[in-house]
Amino acid sequence: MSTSSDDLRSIALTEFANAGYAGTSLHRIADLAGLSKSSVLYHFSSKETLLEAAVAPAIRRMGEILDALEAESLTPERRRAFLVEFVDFILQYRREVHMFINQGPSLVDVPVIDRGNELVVRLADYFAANTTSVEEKMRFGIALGGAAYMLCIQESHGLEAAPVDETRAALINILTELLAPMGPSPENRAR
Amino acid sequence: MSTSSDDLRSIALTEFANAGYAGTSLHRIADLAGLSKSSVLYHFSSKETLLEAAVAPAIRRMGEILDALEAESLTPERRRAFLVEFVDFILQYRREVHMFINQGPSLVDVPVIDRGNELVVRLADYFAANTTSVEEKMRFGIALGGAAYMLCIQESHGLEAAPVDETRAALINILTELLAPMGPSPENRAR
DNA sequence: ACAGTTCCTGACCGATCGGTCAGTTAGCGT
DNA sequence: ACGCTAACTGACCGATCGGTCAGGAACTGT
Repeated sequence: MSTSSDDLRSIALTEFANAGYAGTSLHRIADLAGLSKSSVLYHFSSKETLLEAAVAPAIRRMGEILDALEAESLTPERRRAFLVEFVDFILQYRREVHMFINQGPSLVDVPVIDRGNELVVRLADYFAANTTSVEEKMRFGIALGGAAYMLCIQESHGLEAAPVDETRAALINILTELLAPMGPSPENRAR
Repeated sequence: MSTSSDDLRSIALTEFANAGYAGTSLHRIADLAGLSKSSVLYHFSSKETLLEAAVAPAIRRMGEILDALEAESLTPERRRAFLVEFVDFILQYRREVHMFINQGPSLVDVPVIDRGNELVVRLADYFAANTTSVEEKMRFGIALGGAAYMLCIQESHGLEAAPVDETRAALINILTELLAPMGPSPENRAR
């Protein structure tokens, strides 16, 4: 089957994440793929379609994770399950997450990006409803945002890449610790 | 004195942070300032000059913070002083930090951005030299990156803005906790 | 050998980009 | 009244952007 489409999707995703959607031309994507700009537009009818194809799988997966989170009550077990799912998610979809962190707000009115932004809002709303103090909300934002940002900058700045297993374990540890005080009982958050 | 230059700097900074440097045209900046594109180029000889003027103060301040950090040994007091300086820095220069997080790697060969990227590397190297395990390094990245990201997304997605004092206090608390295990003694990082 | 489909290409289009330049307006010192 | 300068503008430039279109090469089934 046509492997060109998949190549283009991957190349475009990398470039969109690193140089930005506006900063990446179809010509450049074509060059990196060893094709002409016309060929890119043969596989994807527009630049926006290419963007959509690039991030759609990640958005679908994130929707699943959120559905599972909202389906049950927030028990400690459920919270830990979400945490592991989230860490694996950003590990698997680094580039997509990178794109979203950087350009989600600026790429409004692109349908697939809007769907992704809605997911972010859903996630924020969910934890806003399950947290009380400002510090708790920020704790949550720093954990999730920081974890995602950490992986992005790590390959973006080309820093030393630790083994995936070790990275995964460290992430789960840190996030568990950061979000530990959060829970149904309101008095367990002592300063 | 000419307030137009300052207006343009501020407007450009906001747009660069939100829509990206490549995604912001001089025409749009001019419109937002109520001027013509030619007038923008009268005050700043090029788009790059405008970018430079916009982020220069933040980079200068960050350089000072790093100088102070590297001048002394990393005592607990020094670490806390750095932490407070860092929190105040990202609170004061939100938009610049936002720009850097998102587009620092993609805007290479712009001199002022390169200087900023060097600062990031300096900071990373410094803490890489003062940390041992992978988890410690990640803890550091999540803390600093997450704190910066949190403030960006908060005004970028237009979420509820907590009072500055409360935000500041919460940030300092969380970062202190996250970086607490780090220090000269190697055995204080128990799992 | 023929037609059909897939994949790909160069030439071309209008729009927009950053940037240049000649010229206009307004204020200020003399 | 005069000239000087700072602030600003519209017209224009080459380059590049995303996208269209007619057509060529390669592979298929018949």
